[in-house]
Amino acid sequence: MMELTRKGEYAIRGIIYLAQQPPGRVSLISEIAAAADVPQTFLAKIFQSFAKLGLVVSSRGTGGGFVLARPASAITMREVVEAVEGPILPNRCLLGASCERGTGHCLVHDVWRQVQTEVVNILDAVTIDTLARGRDGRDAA
Amino acid sequence: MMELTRKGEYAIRGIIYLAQQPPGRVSLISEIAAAADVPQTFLAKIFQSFAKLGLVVSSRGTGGGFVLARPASAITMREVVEAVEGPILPNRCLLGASCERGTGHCLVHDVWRQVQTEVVNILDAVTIDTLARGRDGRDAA
DNA sequence: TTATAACAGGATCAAAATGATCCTAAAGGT
DNA sequence: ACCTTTAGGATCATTTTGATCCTGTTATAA
Repeated sequence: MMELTRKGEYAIRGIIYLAQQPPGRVSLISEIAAAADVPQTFLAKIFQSFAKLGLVVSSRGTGGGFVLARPASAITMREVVEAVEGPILPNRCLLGASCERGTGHCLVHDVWRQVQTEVVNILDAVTIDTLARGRDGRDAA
Repeated sequence: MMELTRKGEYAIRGIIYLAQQPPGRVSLISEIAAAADVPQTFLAKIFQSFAKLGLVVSSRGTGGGFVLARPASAITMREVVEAVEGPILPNRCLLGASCERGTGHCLVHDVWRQVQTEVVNILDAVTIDTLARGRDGRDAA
C-alpha cells in the first residue's frame, strides 16, 4: 500500500533532470522525456501542472521550453509529489466530517493524522537539489 | 495520495467490532457486517484474509463464526492494514533491483525508505485494543 | 443420514483510477 | 507567413477497486 504512481515517479525524474541543467538553461520537453525515460506526452501533462503551480516556468515557440522557477534548493520533494498526486492524505476522513460516524472522536483518525504529519515532514525536508546531486537523472525515482 | 482504500477501512472497522466483544465470543460475519456497516460479502473476503494470516480464528457450521486469534492488545494496526492492502511500500523500487537505473545508489529511494520506516513504526505502535476502547465500533476508520 | 448453518474460495462484473496518446489551439520566434 | 513549442481538451486501453454470486466444504443437530 501507499505506492507512488508512475506519474509521481515521472514527475520526480523529470524535475531532477531540470535541476541538473546549468541554471537558466531552457530544456525541451522532448529532451527531458528522453533523458528521464518517460513518455513525452505524459510528461508534458506533468510539467503543465508544475507550471501552473509555479515550480517551473514554461515558454513557447522557438527557443521555448522549461526552466525551474526557483533554485532547486528551494523546491521540496513534497511540492513535486503533491503537484501530481494531490495532497498527502492517508485516510479520506482527514478531510472533513465524512467520517464522523455517530458522535464523538475517532482514534483511528489520530493515527492517520500522525502518519500524514510524519510523511509531510520527511518530504518537506528533501529538496530537489539534494536529489539531483545524488547521481545522474536516470537513476532517480 | 497514500489513501487507505475502502477495503482497509472495512478491515479496521470489522476487527474493532470483534475486539469489542466479550473475549471468546463468536461473531457471525453477518453480525459484524451489520454492526460495522460494511457489505457482508466484501467483509467475508476480508475476514478470510485475517483467518489465513492468523489474526482471527474461524469456525464453520452452527455456532460458527469469528473470534480474535489473540488478545486485541497483541494485534497491531499494521497487521490489519497489511493483511488486506499488502506491505507498506511507498515506492515500488524499495522491493528490488527494478529501479537500479544505471549504476549506483539512488537518493530518492532513501527518502521512501525513510517514509516506509516511519509509517510502519506508527502503525506498529497502535493495537486494536487501543482503537476499540475509543468509542463504539461504528466510529472507527 | 439428512437437514441446516456458516465459512471458503473461485468467478464474475461494474465503476473508477491509472497510464498513455492524439488533436487542435495558442504563443513566440524567424 | 511559417515554423517551433507548450496548453489543454478529448479519447482510449488497462488495471485496480469495490462488490456480488455461486458452489463447495465443514460442522452441528435432529
